[in-house]
Amino acid sequence: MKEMFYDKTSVDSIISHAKKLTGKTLEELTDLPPNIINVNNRGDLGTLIELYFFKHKPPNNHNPDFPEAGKSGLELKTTGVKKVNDEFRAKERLVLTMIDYNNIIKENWRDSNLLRKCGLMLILFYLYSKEIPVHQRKFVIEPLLYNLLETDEKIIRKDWEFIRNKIEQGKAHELSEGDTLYLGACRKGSGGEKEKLREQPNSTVGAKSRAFSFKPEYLNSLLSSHLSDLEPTIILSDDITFEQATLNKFKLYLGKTIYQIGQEVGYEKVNPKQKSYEAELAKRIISNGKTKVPELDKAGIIIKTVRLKKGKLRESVSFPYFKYLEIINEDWEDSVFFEKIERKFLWVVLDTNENQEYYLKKVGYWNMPYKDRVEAEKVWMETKRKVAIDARNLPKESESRVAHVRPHAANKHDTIPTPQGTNEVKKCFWLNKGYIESVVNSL
DNA sequence: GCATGATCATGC
DNA sequence: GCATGATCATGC
Repeated sequence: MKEMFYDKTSVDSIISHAKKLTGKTLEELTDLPPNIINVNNRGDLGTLIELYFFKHKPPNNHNPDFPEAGKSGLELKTTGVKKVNDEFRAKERLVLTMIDYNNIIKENWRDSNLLRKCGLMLILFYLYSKEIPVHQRKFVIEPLLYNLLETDEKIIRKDWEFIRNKIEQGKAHELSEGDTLYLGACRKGSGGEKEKLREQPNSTVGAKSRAFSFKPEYLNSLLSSHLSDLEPTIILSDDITFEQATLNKFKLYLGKTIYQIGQEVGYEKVNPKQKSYEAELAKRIISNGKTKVPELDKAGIIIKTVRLKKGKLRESVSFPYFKYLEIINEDWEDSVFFEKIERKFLWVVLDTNENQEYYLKKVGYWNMPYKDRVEAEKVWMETKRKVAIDARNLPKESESRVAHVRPHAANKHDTIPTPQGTNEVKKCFWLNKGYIESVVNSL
């Protein structure tokens, strides 16, 4: 096993040690005793992580797991996530610490047991699967450092006070998760008829044991903001540009057929009629299997996939439909089409091989030269002029080198109103296939 | 063969 | 529920 050192008194050191887990399993990183490996699904993964990965025995009291870390200690939490519609979601609530009915009524928020133990937490996320033994479950997300006083304290404090006050009123047995927003008082204990009820203050009624927890929805919101902040899909360094970094993502797939790529990124075409399949593939290539590319979104880059056949572009390139009633009052520079063609494009070019299968031929960045934007402006101006007179008759592909207007709707019944008082099928601006063909061929 | 009109599944 | 990213289907 690799030697791994970290400093139990340093939060940073514990975090960087924890990061070594990302993308790995406990089994890959440690030598586990045979009795653990042999017994499937036994043991709490959090405990195993502390014992065998951190080589640390947490104190058995109300202190955080690492009491000496930083100013007030660090609590380590290990929790499961699952993948739903391509997104990571919490498998269940995150249990924080047991509620001591007799003690909590003596506490204030600031000196509470909850804040002392869980004020600073490092949360580790593994991909849950019932079939996979705990030591073989992969930590799929970077650890999340959570500071309770800096994150949603107001709401959590209110939740805590509500629970505390209910207990003080002798209603511990009436606690319910629905009482509160983020912090819940969840059931924790053996359950069933044999469960020994706990004493509670100011009442003779026994109460089931409960723990503070983060509700699953709250955990999900933490998870998604953590992922959008912290998971760059495009890694930049000093000697590589943004453009190169994205193009490098495609390098692995150049020359491969759509079918092969689909298998490799885990997104296969089920329905042959799906028209956006290659576009979805491109997003997954660039984002390592996800569907969003925040870096491209932030930069306003438009990805377009196009198919060639014998060097010819198969289709023109569409944009969102415009509204007849709006375009007549717009200026060119405020229009959606202007805003789109000013952007940087990432062209993903497919061509057919000898078996007539599409394969990834090349990828390249481009933005529209000024003179072509002037030409697009002419088409737009002409469209605006014609919509006001007769919205049925708009600039055709044969009328401009660069762009034209054509339907972009679900079907011919998918219409919107025109200035003439009629309804016309939705249309959009298209970049001519002949024009884009020359663009793509010059990449 | 190409321009034009029509349409489709998918993801948010 | 509908916009989106596209391709399909025709008719000249």
